[in-house]
Amino acid sequence: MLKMATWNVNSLRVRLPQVLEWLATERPDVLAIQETKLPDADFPLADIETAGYRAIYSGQKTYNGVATLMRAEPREVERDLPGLEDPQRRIVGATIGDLRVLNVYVPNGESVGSAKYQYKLEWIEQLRSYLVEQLAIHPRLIVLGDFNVAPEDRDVHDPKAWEGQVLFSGPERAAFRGLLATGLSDAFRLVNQNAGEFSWWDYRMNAFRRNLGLRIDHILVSAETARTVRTCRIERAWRQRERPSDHAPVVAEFEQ
DNA sequence: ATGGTTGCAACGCAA
Repeated sequence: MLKMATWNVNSLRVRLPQVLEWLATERPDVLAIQETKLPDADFPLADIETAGYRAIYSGQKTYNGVATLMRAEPREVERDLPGLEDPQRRIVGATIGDLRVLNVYVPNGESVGSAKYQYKLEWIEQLRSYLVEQLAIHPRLIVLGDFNVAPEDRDVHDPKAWEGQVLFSGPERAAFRGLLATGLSDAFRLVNQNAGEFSWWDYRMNAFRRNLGLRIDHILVSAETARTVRTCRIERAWRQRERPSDHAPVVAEFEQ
């Protein structure tokens, strides 16, 4: 079984001990991390390598930043979204074995109608055209990360209250469906049809304790890869820990 | 009810 995961860690500096413990416990083949919030010069490569992993990363000071940790040697590494001049570090891609793996941190969007919301929609559209190109080259494609979009009512604790709000607005959900329309499937929904399974809970208002969450972290797989998905789960327990990220890891297992 | 919490970095900004 090949095991791949995504986790928005909200500062790799703060969460490094949890990431190392998580790697030791789960032993995944690939872990995609978002919101590292540190420049490449400060990336804790030695700790990652001691844990038995290689790493590729694209970071910046204070905000954003992505890293992919893996056992195998990465090839054809890319750190930019083609066609978008963007100082924000939000994507890192690599070929790992016979899989093409894209790790993404989609913009949050702040609020509907804001400049950041517009940037979010443009970023997703740019990602969509890139996926069309990538799928033509790599039939075994996996796109995983923090998409900052809850696709459906069952991915939101209170869809009526969230209707029209950022992370769940119509245009964001339509943009997300556009990503799927390139030929990708949501790995979680291939194996789990439950409502009320979330990957992110706000730090405020005791949202986790009350399970006021959204499912916004996803593992999208091409048709050829979808056939091999065996499990996909959200590891809520890591959101319950002392000093947690506001996101839980999402893990998928594939038959080799 | 426009709140509240966390991380970064220095105080407001982003999420």
